[in-house]
Amino acid sequence: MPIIDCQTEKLILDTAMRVFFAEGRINATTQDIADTAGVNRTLINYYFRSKKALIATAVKKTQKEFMRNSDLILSSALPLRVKTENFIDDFLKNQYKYPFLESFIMVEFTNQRLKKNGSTVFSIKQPAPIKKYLAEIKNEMNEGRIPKYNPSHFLINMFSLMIYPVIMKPLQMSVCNLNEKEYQEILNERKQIIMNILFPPAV
Amino acid sequence: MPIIDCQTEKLILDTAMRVFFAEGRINATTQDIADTAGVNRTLINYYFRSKKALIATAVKKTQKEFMRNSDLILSSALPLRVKTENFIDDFLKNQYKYPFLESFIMVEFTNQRLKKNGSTVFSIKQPAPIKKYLAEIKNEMNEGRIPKYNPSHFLINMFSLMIYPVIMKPLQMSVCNLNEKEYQEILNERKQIIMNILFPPAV
DNA sequence: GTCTATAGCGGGATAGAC
DNA sequence: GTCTATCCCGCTATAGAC
Repeated sequence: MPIIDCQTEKLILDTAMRVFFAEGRINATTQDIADTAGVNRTLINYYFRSKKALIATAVKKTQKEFMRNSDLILSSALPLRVKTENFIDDFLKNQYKYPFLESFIMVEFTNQRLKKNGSTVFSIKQPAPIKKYLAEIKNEMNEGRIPKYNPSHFLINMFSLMIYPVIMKPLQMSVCNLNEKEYQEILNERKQIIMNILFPPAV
Repeated sequence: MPIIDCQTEKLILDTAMRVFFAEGRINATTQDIADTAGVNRTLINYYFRSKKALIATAVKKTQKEFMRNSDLILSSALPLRVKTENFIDDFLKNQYKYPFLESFIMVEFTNQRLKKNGSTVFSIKQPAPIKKYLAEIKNEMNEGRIPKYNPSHFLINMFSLMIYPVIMKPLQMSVCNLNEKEYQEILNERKQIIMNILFPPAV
């Protein structure tokens, strides 16, 4: 009995996003999604045609959520340091909501790379705000306010330091011999650590 | 016609390591492994009982290769800075050989986390040399030679900066708008970049 | 729009001949 | 040790009734 029309599609999509990107059930089947959502499995095919299409839609929508604020932040006229701090803040908050998004994309990317029939679900290009941001980094380096090297390293360092500790959480907990609570405290300190690396206080 | 006795087992194992960790075919089937090795698929079951057991063996052997030198380096009496540089050198060299090992372990770890029957293929514990290394980091911080914070951040930063740029290579190439050659040059510069972050020149 | 039933395949594992 | 043949299961997708 469909009380609210067209709501099932949204329910399935939201459930898929939660299962894949929030809970990290990376190999979840369509049956798993359907059960979690409390709907019949065939409805997934009815609304999204195939599992692959569902995943593509879910990734797209989640990335859109991610970029909603970050694009504005990167395009703003704020000084680089403030802009970067805001960006990191926003990114970490999104990542807290979907901790497995990055690793999921990585796996899909790695798999798709090997297929002959290049059904490129992911065609990530350099977003325009990133280009602008890179130019600003270069400028800041030229003015001697941050150490000078290839600006790509700045981006790579930033993403490395934000993403790796989250996607490798179970491993790093073991390596550092920390429990859940202790590691969470570490994660809470990350923003400050990262800022100090990207903008060394002494220079 | 078995010319060399017991060589098939090694061939299968080496092929699995190559396919999984070097080529990154993370979802490769036993048939894929067998075809690549040029042997019959049933031989995998004959020698390794199951696919899962094959993977466990492959991971174990590869990790052992990884740790062969690094344990010696970390346990040595060298000063922290030299020791760290040697460790990074060794780790990056291994990672160049098996670029997908870390992401493979991450995925397996993530999946296994959800199973009820906790057949823990991976039971990574904090190795003794790491414990010693952490103590040395703390000591160096107390002497004011590197910035003072929770020593776990030092480890997390180091591994983040080494591993992320490799496992996320395709994505980062897109984000930074770099081609294969350009990104390779970036990777070659990583050691110096990482050392400057872990041991800031100015402080 | 939602269900049941079923097709179809791809993958892992085993039995048994050689 | 190595092969062929076969079994069985889990998963995706579709046909068709309601």
